[in-house]
Amino acid sequence: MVLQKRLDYGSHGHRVPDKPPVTTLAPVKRSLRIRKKQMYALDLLATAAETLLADQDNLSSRPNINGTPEGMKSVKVEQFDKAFPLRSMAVQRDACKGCTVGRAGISGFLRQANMRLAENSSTQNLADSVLESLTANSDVLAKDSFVRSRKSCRLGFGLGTIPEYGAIGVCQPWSTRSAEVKQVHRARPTVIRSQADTDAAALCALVETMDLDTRPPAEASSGSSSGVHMCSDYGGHSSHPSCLANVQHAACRDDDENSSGCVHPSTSGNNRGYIPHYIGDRRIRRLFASRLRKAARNKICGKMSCKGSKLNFCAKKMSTVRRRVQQTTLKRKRHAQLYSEKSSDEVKLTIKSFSIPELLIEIPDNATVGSLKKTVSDAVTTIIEGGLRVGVLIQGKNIQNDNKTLRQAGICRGRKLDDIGFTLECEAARDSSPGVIVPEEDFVDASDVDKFATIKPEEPDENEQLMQDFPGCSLSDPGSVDYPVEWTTQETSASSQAIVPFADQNVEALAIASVPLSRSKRLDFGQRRIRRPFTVAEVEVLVEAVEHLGTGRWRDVKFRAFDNAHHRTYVDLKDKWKTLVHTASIAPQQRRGEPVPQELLDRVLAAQSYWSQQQAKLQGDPPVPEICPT
DNA sequence: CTTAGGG
DNA sequence: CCCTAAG
Repeated sequence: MVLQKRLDYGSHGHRVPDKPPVTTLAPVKRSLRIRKKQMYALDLLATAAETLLADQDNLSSRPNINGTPEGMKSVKVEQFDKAFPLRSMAVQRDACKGCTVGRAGISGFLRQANMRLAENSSTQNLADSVLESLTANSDVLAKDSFVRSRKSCRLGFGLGTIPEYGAIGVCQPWSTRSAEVKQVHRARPTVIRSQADTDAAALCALVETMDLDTRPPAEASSGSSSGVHMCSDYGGHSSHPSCLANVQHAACRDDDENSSGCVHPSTSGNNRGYIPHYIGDRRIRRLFASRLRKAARNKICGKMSCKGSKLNFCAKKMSTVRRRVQQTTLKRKRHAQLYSEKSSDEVKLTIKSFSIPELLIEIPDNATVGSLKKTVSDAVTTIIEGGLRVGVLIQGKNIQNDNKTLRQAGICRGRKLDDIGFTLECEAARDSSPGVIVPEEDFVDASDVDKFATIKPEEPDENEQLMQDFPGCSLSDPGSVDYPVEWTTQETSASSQAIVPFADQNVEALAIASVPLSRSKRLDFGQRRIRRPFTVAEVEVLVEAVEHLGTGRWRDVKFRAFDNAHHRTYVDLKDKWKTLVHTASIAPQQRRGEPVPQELLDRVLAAQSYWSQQQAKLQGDPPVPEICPT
């Protein structure tokens, strides 16, 4: 069986359709002990999973996965909301917060959870209270999230729920988009039944009301708890091996100064309309995994509210080791820095929610529940195995200097804290977990992200283009070959998600289908692109292009030789040329990376020299002849 | 948006 | 690769 871990992060910003999950949760605590919390979350998750599984046995019917017309989505949603206002809200809220829910089915979980709660008379009251609290806290995000979850959620089949803490759901991969939609909107009734279906491969776990404080989960109150969701998305989105914690902003924290402090406008709980502002205002951060290296780190994203101002915490994968070094725990950082300065104003941060990495599990339908449990357990274990690290992001930049004071870092009372993020990542490398795999398709959805981000998605077919241009060249696409594991960005604002036309989904699907190997992904704020060393073939193509076009026409070079290599920008080409020139100038022993044939380097120097002269000569004569000496 | 350079 | 100043 294969298990995939995914990282999600929640953001208020935009959402990528495919994105997975997240969730949210309850109101928050102001403490910053994330680590512990996370652990709790995991524990809860595990517990919930078990519980769910146990319950699962009772379920037999299979959810209706027949597609529902896309157009119906909105309508259904509305209906759903009306029918189950409270639940809906709760669900939405969750979804928005943590759940980015890609295709995972957070909403499904929530529903499931709700249903279960409802069904269980003994827990009814509790459930109600939980829902109430959720509802009460529901904020602007609710709607958005809902939309998001709907879209992303493939199927959310809850396995069971633990009223007090949350619920864990299993997602069935077999569902189609329409099916997903249907499920999400339809229903409550089918959700639970679907659980029984063993075809599903995805597993989603959601834990709510995770208390961030060190208190045991049990002690957490709905009002002051944060939720953790763990989801596995079968959707084939990129999965993040890491875990992510989403801290929802507090936009809506009750105690959050009545939302006055909220940066984002919030809609009333009754307002089901989508609220674009919310998203727009917020900075979105994404988690992503370093695509290279075993470093599959998990991060957690969350938001915090700070006396009116909110902090957005996001986790993303850091690709560099040095970032990894940042092991400072959130708590530590906060405490140490917060109190180090005597006269400094106190900065209060509230973590609204945490999302646990999404897990994708593929398991044969004839597998036993026990094996499923074990799979889930292994997945969770893998996630927490390596411990957690915390990073601080300000305006998307990772603050590596732990000695900086918060004030120096820009985290102070008067500041707008929206652009401050915290990242939590699991140390455990994804490779460490045997059963975890990342489907290629997972990366395909990057295009989705791009759509929202307005950034062009990277295409996998760059090599093809190169081949066309340079038949003799054989290029390998590092992106598709060298980086088996990539994470798509997640982010997404509820708003963007909500805004996305349904048609887009189809487009996305098509895109994915046509570009199966694509690993494109959108980078999150502050995220560094994955390193994709130029191959010799690419170098050759570059050299040839420069020989013809010169060294000052990178855009042309790009179009000519790397038009389809979307991950190579003209700036990249320029940079590469720069390094090539440098490489050619140094002793072979000093060169690093894949050795470039001396012949090419010679051409580089020749072309560089030639074009330098041309430039000097033709200072004012733009049109450059496409002839180059070699 | 492109270039050009420094980081 | 990133970031930015310039044009």
